[in-house]
Amino acid sequence: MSIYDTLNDMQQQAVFRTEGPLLILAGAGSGKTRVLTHRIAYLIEEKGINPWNIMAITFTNKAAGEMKERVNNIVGFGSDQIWVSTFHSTCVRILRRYIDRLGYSNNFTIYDTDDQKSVMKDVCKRLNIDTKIYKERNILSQISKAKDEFISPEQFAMINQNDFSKKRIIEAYKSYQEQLKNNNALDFDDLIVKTVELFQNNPDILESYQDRFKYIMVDEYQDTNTVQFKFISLLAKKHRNLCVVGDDDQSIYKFRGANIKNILNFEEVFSDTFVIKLEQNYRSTQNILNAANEVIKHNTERKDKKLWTDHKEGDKIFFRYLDTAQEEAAMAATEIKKYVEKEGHTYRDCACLYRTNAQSRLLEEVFMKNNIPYKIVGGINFYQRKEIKDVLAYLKTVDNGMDDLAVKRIINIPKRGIGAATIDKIQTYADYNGYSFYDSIRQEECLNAIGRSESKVRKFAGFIQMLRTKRNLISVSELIEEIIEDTGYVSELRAENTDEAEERILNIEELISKAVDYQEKAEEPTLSGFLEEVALVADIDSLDADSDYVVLMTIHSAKGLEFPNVFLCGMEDGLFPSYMTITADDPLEIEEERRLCYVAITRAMEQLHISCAKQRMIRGETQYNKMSRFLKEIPLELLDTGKQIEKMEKSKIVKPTQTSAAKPIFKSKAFETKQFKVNKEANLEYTNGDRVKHIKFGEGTVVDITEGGRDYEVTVNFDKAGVKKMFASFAKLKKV
DNA sequence: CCATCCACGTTTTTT
DNA sequence: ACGTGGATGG
Repeated sequence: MSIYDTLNDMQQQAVFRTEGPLLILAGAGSGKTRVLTHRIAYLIEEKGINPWNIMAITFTNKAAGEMKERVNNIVGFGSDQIWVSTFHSTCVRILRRYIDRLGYSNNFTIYDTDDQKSVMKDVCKRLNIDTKIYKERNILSQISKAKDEFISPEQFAMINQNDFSKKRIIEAYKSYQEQLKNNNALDFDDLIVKTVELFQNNPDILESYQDRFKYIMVDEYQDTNTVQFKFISLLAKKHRNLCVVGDDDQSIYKFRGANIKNILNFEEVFSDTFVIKLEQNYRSTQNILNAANEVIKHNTERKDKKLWTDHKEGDKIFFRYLDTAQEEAAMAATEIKKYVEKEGHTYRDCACLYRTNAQSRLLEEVFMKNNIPYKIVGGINFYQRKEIKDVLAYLKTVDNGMDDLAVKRIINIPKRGIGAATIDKIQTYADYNGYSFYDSIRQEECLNAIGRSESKVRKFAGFIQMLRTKRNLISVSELIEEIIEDTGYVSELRAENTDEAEERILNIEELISKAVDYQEKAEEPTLSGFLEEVALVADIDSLDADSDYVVLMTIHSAKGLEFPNVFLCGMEDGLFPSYMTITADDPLEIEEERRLCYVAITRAMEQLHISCAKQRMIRGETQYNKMSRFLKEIPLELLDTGKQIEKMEKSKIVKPTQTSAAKPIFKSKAFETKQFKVNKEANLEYTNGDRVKHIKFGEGTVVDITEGGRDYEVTVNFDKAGVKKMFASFAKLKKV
């Protein structure tokens, strides 16, 4: 009896066929992750392949982490030698080593969407592009599309030379790339594009990686775009042991350039491809699977396959059509409470899925009122929050003086009296002399031209230089401490004395913990390393399985996950499928939405709740929507529509009123489980004289506790760090 | 140089 | 409904 005996025939075939190109069409819940992990184990243990020679690409860092862990559990040793990560992380790793061959410096920064927008804004200003006609977002999305297809600015210009409407876009693309290069920065798309360029221009580097990665596996293959495909085909070209796993029915990232043709045409590119279909579903009940099959059946563009299961029929799909979105949210809360309290399940068994991030608001509100622990994934990413970006901009400035964007962001934060006029002067000097922004303010010539704020700029430059001299002597977390202390960033927030400011302080504390965490985990912690890790995390990566909360997220975020009990909310025409796709000329857009619906349904293992509302506020406007056309594709006999029974139950659930729903409660924070948020702890577990432990400062003795407003202020004399004053609610002190 | 106010558009999804 | 960005006045 070997570990492979637990796999079905098809799965075994997929595991044992290690040589040559292999396309695994794996339906939802057909155990593809299991196949991949076992395949890696098989390569190592049975075929004697060196773990060093294996690469696996996943869609999220979380998936990568899980795969590593699972492989680690079946393989005795060496699993840390395997490269398991996302396309983006993989490429960063390669570029950190070799990007100097493309004329960038190896400590390049990675720009997120906001950064891209700032650069584009600047580009438009320089080129006199009227952003009323050409929106930054729009230009960027055209550029991104080009990059997804591996089209350089030059090629883009050539292709569109006769298209007058593209003239400005062509200029913008060119200038945007130049700007990024000047800043020694890459955007998300560049990470892949530049790696492919690197391979194409440097056969020696390509060959060294080809020889290293003799076995390559790609998960969620249906969501790869053209450059990504180019990247893996280059890598796999020599040894041709490329295994891709995907499901055309779950392709939901076309808007991001994912090329469904990659899956439909894989066999053409790799002519001797062996195809395996995994059609047995191990996840869902018969009813849920039937519903999913019925819905997806309506798509025309798909490879034929039929998912089946030997699971029992299971409960019918719970369906309710509520009057208002508030009632819908309350219904979900009621059902979740019942499920957990009466039926003995846990909160983490439940997930609420929706089409748009905005829908999380109502759910959040009801859950908060009813003390249901929950966690919102997505929306505003932790690393996109203002205070976090500010601190990171400091770190980036210290790390890479060429990142003009970062420098400009923080040169006047907190207020130093360096305004737009001064910044313009410096920028002019920088442009004229070909210096970076930061280098300019270190030039006497430039400083002398500034005028009134000269001394302030000098002081700022001095401050950064001081941090630079320290960067190799102290850890990242200490560096952050230093920055927020010297700039007075946190004390300024504290002085504001508002809930929001307190929240921001908490976020900064959180960032410090992440830095500490990074220092402990990384083999060789560096500032660049930390910034990189931070740039590539998705919200979903922070989900942890140990805590007990309901997860709220978009269907997109839910890809690859499964839950015993799924609540699919807002199934209304105009919302899901979205208004955009209903009115689009291209009928294939509806098909993508339908695939999304298919993904949503197939996340459910045991129970599926679907709901919609007649009335809903969208963008401050009350809308009246019909029930989703996708719902009508589910046969009625699979549904439990409740009829009148439900009305008899007097619900004890507090639901938000129309007015309270309009009021924002808290800014949504992706990283916290709100139910347990305590502003002021009734009883601290320590008192004067007690020994306590702090995450960063280590152990110390409590010297003083004073009651201050919403919180206790605790003074601790730390053995190593000295005396510190801090608020009890976020100091996370533990009595020892 | 900075704070405040108003107008606008934004939202479909994200590494 | 919300945040952003531009204009205005101190």
